Amino acid sequence: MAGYNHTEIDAKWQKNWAENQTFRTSTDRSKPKYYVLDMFPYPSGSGLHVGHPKGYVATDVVARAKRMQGANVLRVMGWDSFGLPAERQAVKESKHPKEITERNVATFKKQLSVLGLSYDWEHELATSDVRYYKWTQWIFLKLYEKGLAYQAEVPVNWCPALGTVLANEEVSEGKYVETGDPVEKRMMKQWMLRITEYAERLINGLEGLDWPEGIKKQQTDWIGKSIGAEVHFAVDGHDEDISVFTTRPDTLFGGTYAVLAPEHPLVATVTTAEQETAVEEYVAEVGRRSERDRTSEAAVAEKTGAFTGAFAINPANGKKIPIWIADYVLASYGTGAVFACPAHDDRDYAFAVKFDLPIIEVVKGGKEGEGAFTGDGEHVNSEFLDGLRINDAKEKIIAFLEEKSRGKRSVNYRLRDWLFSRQRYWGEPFPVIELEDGTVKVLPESALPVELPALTDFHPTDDGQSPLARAEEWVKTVDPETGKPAKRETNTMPQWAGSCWYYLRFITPQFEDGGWEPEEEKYWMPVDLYVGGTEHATLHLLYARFWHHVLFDLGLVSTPEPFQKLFNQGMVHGWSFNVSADKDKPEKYYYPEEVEKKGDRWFTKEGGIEVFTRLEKMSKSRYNVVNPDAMCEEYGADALRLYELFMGPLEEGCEWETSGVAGTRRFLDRLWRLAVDHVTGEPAAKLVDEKVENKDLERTLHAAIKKVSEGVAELRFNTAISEMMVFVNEATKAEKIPKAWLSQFLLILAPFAPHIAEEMWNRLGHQEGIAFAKWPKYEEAKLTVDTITLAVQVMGKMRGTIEVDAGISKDDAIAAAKADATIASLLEGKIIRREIYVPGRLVNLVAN
RNA sequence: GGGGCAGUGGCGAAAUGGUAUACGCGGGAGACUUAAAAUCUCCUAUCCGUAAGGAUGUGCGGGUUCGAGUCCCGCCUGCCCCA
Repeated sequence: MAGYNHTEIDAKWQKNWAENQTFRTSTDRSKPKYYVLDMFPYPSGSGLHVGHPKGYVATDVVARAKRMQGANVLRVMGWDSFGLPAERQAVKESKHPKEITERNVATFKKQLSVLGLSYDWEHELATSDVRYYKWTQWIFLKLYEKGLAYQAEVPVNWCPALGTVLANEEVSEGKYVETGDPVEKRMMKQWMLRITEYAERLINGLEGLDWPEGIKKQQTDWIGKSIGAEVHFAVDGHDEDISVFTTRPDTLFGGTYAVLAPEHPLVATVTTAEQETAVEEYVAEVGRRSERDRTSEAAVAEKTGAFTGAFAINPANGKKIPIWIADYVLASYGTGAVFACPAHDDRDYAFAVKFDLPIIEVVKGGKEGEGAFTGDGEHVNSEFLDGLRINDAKEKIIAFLEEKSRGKRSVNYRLRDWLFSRQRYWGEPFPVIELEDGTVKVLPESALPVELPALTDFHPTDDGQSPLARAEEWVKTVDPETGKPAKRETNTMPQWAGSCWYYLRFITPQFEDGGWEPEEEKYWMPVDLYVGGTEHATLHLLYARFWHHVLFDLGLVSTPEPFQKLFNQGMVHGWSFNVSADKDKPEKYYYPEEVEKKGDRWFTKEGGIEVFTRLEKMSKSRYNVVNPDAMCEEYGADALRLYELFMGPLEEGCEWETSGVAGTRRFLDRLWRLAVDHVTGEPAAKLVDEKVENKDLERTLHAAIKKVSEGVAELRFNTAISEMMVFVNEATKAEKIPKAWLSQFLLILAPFAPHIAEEMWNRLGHQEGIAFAKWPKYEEAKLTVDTITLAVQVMGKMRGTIEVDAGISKDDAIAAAKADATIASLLEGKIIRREIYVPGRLVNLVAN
């Protein structure tokens, strides 16, 4: 037998941990706590691929090491189990989404179980569990009571063919991205959450967090704070004013036209009779395109628009300027209207050129014919602003507008209120009823939970209502406070709702008197380490922070921010094979086993069609998924765990190569043979009880302890693993290995490869398991060497090396370098200008 | 279009401003074996050279420095996120 029997050993220790409840969360409150959390998965139908466990293994290593270092660790896993895919699958299979979800959860759990992750499964939760969503509804009541939840008529993406509303991400070029069915804008009454009220707090709260700077920036940009002014333009011949928001009120004198968003309520009012047809046509055309398309095209495409025939009065100088409508102005940003200063704004400039509108320079510094000048400079053509620079000009014009009551200082955010309802079945029902007189009421806490009714048809209704509208018995209810007849709200909450607070529920998932037990919350929060992908940078992480801030304001949680340290693991890519050479237009995919390599090119085995290989995100549809359970079966959980982290830095994307798992497996086999004779299965002869004099081996042991300890603290695992490999390589070459050294090594290996570590630890005679054994400390003295190799450079060029005593002085080192025959010959006839000695590293002789 | 990250051997990658390529994969040679697998040992950036040795080399072009993969300026390419 060349290696160890992973099938037996993995199963043995997984059973042992389960039976002994090894990873049960401790109730000892005297120890320091450590809450390490994975972004919990949506249990999709396709199961896990090897990309998922990368983050989970990383957190598991941290969790296991922290336990050994004396911390109380909370390590849990659960399911973000409400969501559209399960509902669609349910329709396809004529089953209930609950059944689909349970099946998927079972698959995920089974796949995870073979990895030996040290979760406390007693804390498992699922957002679609009524015991969970009861409290999601309860938080909604809190938000409502605080005035942060309201209903509003808002434009939504309505797809008539599907009879449903779609998310912005699902719409491109006016079509549903999957089927190509047309999508239109429709006004519908929706629940909204006033996240904008927390915009400022969500920016400021980022400051003290140990998060990647890039993510902080993304959130700040997403919130998009801009300081400027609101300016009121009178409309010639009408009573109404047009309010515009601008970040550049200083350029008001350069304003040569005004633009309304096509959806702006004043469009119909101000449009003149002769312009009516053109305006109506344009509005209809814009309605076919999503806002996302509009803004993305705005940067590159030709500007479009229509003249309303009306004129506004520029409050700065009283001049009449034409009012246009154009889709580069969004109804939902600012006031849905702008004044355009083409000389100093790129989009306004492009529009002015297209429609031949005047361009007036008001800030010096630009060059004629070269587009808009957006830099700072002296103001011109601006009456009382002339000579001022941007900031001073802004102050002065705002003071002017405020005095004339034509405007005021204003802060605007790009962030919009959160559209919080979906016309779906498989989500949290709102704890809301509507009385016959139209009064909308939230239910009292005592009426929770509002359970999802049993249903068999999960299609949306033809008139755009949620499938829940079909549950007539359920919809018909009475107001529990007055006994009056009422109807239930039939929309459900979006998938983000459940994931907004699951980290709180994880603390005490069975608690029945609240969402979480307050004392336990105080002990465990905040989350010390949160690991997941960057795709959640703005949505999930912003929504969760918003809820948490609200809960903090209500005194329900003890910390203002939920996630102290955030770490983003990179994505795992796999090689896919497609008949199309164009990566943006994939056609038929083939499984890796269906293709073969001939020379540098790839062909299908059957038919010999040429296919093109490319690295892509792993997904079932690309036929490039590698399953973790298959890897565990063939190579063992420990080899897979090691490879997941050995591939490269955790935060970077990486490519999956199954041969790499074979490599980490070889490493484990080599380690195994240090302790177990691979022929007899008896303890290896080279393993000894007595002390051994082998400074090199001892040094690699301490170097590995150091590197792994640092790696765990900083989530740098790939180099930590290579350092452990160096030790095993060195030990393989040694004649004798003290048991004590191997035991120390097993301690640092245990978080990475817990199964083999437990087994070997046990075989070395340790009675207690390794999971809570004390973490070893490295000794600085053991890291030193007697002789070192110094590099010798002449004029900064490498010219040789010399072996010297580790403690050599500068003078001796330089003398030794000069004494070297090669160096001496190079120095002949030259004058040494400078001598540089970097202790332990090199000597550089500058001579000419 | 904006932002972020990255570009180093055949491949994944490593390098507090100090011997570029640790560790792993792949490849080669040898040992063991009847043989193969497995294992162990050694070699493996490129070019010139029989060799000793030399030259070149971290996407491209400049710069700072005794010394640059690393710092600065200007580009090119790729990936991710946002629009």
